[in-house]
Amino acid sequence: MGSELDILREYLARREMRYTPEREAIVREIFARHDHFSVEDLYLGLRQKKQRISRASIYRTLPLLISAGLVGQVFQENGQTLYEHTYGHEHHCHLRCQACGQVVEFAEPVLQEVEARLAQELGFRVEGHKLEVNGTCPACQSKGR
Amino acid sequence: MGSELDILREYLARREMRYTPEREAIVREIFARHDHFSVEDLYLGLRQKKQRISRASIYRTLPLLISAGLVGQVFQENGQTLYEHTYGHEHHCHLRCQACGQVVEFAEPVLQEVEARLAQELGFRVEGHKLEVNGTCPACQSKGR
DNA sequence: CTCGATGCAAACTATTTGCAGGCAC
DNA sequence: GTGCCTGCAAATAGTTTGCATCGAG
Repeated sequence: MGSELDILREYLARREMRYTPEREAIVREIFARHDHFSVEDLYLGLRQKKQRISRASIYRTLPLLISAGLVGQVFQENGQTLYEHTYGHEHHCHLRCQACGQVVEFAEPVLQEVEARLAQELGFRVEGHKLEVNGTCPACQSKGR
Repeated sequence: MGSELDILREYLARREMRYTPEREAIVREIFARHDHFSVEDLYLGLRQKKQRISRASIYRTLPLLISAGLVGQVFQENGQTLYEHTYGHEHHCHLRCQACGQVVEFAEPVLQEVEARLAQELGFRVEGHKLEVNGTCPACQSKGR
């Protein structure tokens, strides 16, 4: 426990940036969640815990966390960007029901090979991938959509 | 040639919607392009051809074209949503250079199998997928990024 | 003729940014 | 003490929407 804070600390130190209570609280909040979250979700979650952190700080902090490898951008939903914590989790892809919005995560090891092939054939240094599959879940199918 | 217009016509007819010059011009413009485009790109492209079509109409038309299977949403770039025409092209995935923004398209047949597996194992009806691979292209690697 | 579609401009909303004060180091 | 960080509020910018008018069917 707490290793995400260690990573944050190290990441900031390496760039001579400051380890502030706000940045720590944001990371704590993110890793206390187990869902896909928006900036607003974080803001309200922190607020409930009596942590008054401005949206601006959240917006300014997220890119740092992404570049530190703690957080990933998942997709857009209703005009909002959704994120997830990636540290400490195996990489996974998303299967989404277009009708009800439900998201199922699944592993897809084959994509490692795809990455390797692209790297070799095109000379790219590949940093990662994002696979999103869209469809209709069983429940929504029977409801007829 | 013109089959995208046929599809548009049929799609609109089936829903008792109108086949307007604006909708036709938008589809023509989209299929005259061979890149990823934003709403602004379309707007300016049409304007250059002396077609004064409002942004609002473009925003209102794109969802129709997506649901008609003519157009797909690719990804976000600088806060803008980018689209591509999908009709008449084999499905492909995108490999993107994070440094220069260049996008390389590639086919990935393995994903058909992934879709099939998900459909079988989870009972979803799968409609499609979007794979985006991120990395650094050879040129940007040598420039050191 | 009728109602859906368009253009315009105003409204919305997520995100970014300038600035004055605060605090990590 | 210095300069990065924060909160606030204002600015941005993409997208949506209300409404009067237009025109496809």
